[in-house]
Amino acid sequence: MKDLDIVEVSRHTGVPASTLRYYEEKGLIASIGRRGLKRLFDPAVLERLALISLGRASGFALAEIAEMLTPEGLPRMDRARLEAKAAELDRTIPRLTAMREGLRHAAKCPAERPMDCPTFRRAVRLAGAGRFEAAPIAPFKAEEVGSGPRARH
Amino acid sequence: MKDLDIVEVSRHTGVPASTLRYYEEKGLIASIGRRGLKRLFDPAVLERLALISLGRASGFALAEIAEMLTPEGLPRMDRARLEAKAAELDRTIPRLTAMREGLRHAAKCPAERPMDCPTFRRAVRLAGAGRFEAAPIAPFKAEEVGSGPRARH
DNA sequence: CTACGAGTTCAAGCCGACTTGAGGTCAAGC
DNA sequence: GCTTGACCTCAAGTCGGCTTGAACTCGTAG
Repeated sequence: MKDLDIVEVSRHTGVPASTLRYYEEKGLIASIGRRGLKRLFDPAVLERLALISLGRASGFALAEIAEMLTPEGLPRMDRARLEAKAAELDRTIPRLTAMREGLRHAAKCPAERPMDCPTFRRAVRLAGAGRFEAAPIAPFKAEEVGSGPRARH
Repeated sequence: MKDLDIVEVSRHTGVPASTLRYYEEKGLIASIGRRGLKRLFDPAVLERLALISLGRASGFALAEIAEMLTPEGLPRMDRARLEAKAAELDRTIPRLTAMREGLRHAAKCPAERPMDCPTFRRAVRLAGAGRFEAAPIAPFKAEEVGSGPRARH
């Protein structure tokens, strides 16, 4: 396939040209030359942008994505780091799922206050947000989880 | 249970006091009085913060969360709006799942370039990232309360 | 009764992820 | 060969989500 100029990339991907420039500046993508002033991109940039989009949609920061992407493909990170990212998603996905169920349920639940509804409570608990419940028995404190409450600096 | 002052709420939830004040200012939570200068909160605020945390972790903006939360519970939004949110998550969850699988696979895949690997390509395709039609959602990393270091600037 | 320290207010700052605006430049069409 | 218009650069602006700093105010310990 022929090289694409920035406008074509933008059209194919829906990513605004300004964003493409920004991404280039940040090192997430690279143009392969110019035609006049216009940047030219290798068609592979489309795949790369797909990856970036996927990463963004998954809640990763651009800087993190940049770290994961080598110039030519994906994994620059070591096994442990990739696994850590996956584990992060392991925690996030059930939350999202619970949130979705909670929302869906809330749309039809007769209970005045959702927190009075067992189904809803279950969803919240599932989400791991139950950490905050006015727990009769103090299970664990925030500082015991991970590396503690927000690092104040 | 006794009312909690801001420090206690912060300790129980891991949410910094500054954030609690900010949330109050934004109308996401409400203090129920003062003891001297100190805000006092009804213990129910813990549940509310759990909900907020859940929402944030699910990629909702504070303003959206504020719209969903009535002073005393959850659903102020109409059915359609709640359903729309749920549908949004329907689209997001498979992406996250694919991302997770992609990451996990990338950690062990022998292929030089992940894009040469059918498993990986499948994950990306599953994520729907091949098509950009919609702007990426998931604005934020949504590091939730208590579950880790809060990468500070 | 005074001092202290923890919590308060308000304004300003900061980061991430972009977008916008002013002014420059190039290749293409007339 | 000059105009035009699309793209360029660079700086600044925007928005969400907080954090930080300075100056202030209480309740409590001594």
